[in-house]
Amino acid sequence: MNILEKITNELETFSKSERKVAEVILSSPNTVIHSSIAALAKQANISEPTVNRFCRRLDTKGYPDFKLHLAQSLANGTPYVNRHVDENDTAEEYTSKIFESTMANLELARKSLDPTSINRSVDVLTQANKLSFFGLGASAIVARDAQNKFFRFNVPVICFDDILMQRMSAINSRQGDVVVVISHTGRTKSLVEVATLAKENDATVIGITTKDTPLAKECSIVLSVDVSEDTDLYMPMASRIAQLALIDVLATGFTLRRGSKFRDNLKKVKDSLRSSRFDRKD
Amino acid sequence: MNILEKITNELETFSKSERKVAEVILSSPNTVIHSSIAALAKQANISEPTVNRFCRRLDTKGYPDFKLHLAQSLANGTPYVNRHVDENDTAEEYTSKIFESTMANLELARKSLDPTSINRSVDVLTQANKLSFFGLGASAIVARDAQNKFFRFNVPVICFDDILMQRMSAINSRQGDVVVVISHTGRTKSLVEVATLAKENDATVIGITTKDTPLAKECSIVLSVDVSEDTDLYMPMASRIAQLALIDVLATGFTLRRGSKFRDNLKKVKDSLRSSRFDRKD
DNA sequence: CAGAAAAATGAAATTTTATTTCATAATTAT
DNA sequence: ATAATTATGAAATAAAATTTCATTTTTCTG
Repeated sequence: MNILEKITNELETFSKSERKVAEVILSSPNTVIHSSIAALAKQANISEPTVNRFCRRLDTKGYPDFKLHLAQSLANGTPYVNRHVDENDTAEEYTSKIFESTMANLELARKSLDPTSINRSVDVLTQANKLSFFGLGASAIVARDAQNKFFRFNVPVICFDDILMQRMSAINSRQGDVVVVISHTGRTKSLVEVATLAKENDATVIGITTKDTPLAKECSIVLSVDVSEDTDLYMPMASRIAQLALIDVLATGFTLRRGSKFRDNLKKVKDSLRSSRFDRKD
Repeated sequence: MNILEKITNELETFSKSERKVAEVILSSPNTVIHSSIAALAKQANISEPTVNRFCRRLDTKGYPDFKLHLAQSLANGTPYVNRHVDENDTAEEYTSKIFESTMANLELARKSLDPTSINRSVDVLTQANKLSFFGLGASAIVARDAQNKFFRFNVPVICFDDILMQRMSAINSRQGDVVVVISHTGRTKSLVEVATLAKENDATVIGITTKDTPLAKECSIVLSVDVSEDTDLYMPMASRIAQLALIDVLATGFTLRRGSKFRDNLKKVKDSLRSSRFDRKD
């Protein structure tokens, strides 16, 4: 864990002198990494051994080791943390914040994914007779993106963002078909019903959703993507991006499973677009 | 600059003994940051002063300072690097690689974005009479996502992924309208034409594309998103995710510009979905 | 609220670590 | 081949960090 956050968190548990050190460190960490223990002690008006004890309390080997941790926190501490956009942020500030929280959430999502489930999903997808991707709202976009990827594999792919079409399609599914249902909340009634219908008709249902939700319960395989959605703006942001990254993972797994000959085919699909584009000069 | 890269770059200019140190450091930097100068000297089979001179050669104050730099390089250097998927990767490996390159590319994209252009785009978007988002293929998904976000702002938003509809819509545009054209390559003929048509009809054209492309030349404002797309799989991956993050940035800029009262309205839009969902138990 | 027990703190001593000095070895240029 | 230059390491010195231990402060108990 980031040592600066750790200091902040444990501030309450420190003794009076330790708190003095903590305050000096928090107020100008960049100075501290270039100070000796003597300089820091003087700055905080306490003795050198106190600084040393402070370092050990934070589970470091001593002062030099502490400085190392601090240096690392400063190097990547600020980025990739969920920072909230503020009313008075400049364009540069909110741009950075949004990109950084997106990255932080991708990191979170990656950690929450279970490789076994991914592997099983890829198994199932490669052997499917027909693939269907269903989502609504922001997840409809993810479903479309999945269609855009998987149709290149020369497999029948269906994608609907209309609940009636989804239902009819689910009812028409059969053994060997795979239905991927995408919903961040996992609570959208009509999508949960679609999952149930598909399952009742013997399709394999993969859910891209949060674990322990009504939707998750209806799925054969759950790919749970945890993100801490910033609800300040009441719009899905991180969740759909993490879902898209997961689609990339599934598509990649698919191509790897199919082997190298198969990949030549993908190149053909891409090359087919060439005439629709302006040439590059370089 | 990252000190590990610096060592690699200057490897040629080092003396025989210095190179020995460099090799030890490069082969296991994580061990080095926890070693004393004596331990490192022994490991490299050279003397302590040589290590010290090596450190100073790299513009650090001495060995401890060098370790600090090294620690910082390790903190933000290794992760989020574009690593390529390998034929024999396990599910866990390719999942990590894809998430990490996505993150690395978001970082790249963030750096390439120009805050001034973002600011101007937000200006233009908040003052628009009508917004249109056009894209094809993977970018069509980004356009749809933008529609999904901006329609919540109670502004007329159009989105087409049909080239004829796009053309007709562009021809019908007028001063005060904003047309956002999305294309990673910036070379898709029909989209460049749409941009030209919109411009000829006095709409403000914002291009989400790569700089110095035919599309970029037709735009009033260019939001250039640089990513190093992994072409191994012949599918758009990082580019569309970076574009989506940019849509988030624009939408956020929009809400910030409109002020806090406006945000209550967004909450209402979100709340309107409540009845379509299963309740949470917690 | 006294006074004992526990915890926190710092002065000084010690140890560890890093740096400088300087003599010697290796390399390069002439 | 040999002088000049550069690189290197042993030993000495300096700096920094840690330990020890006595003293102070705080907290608990009757």
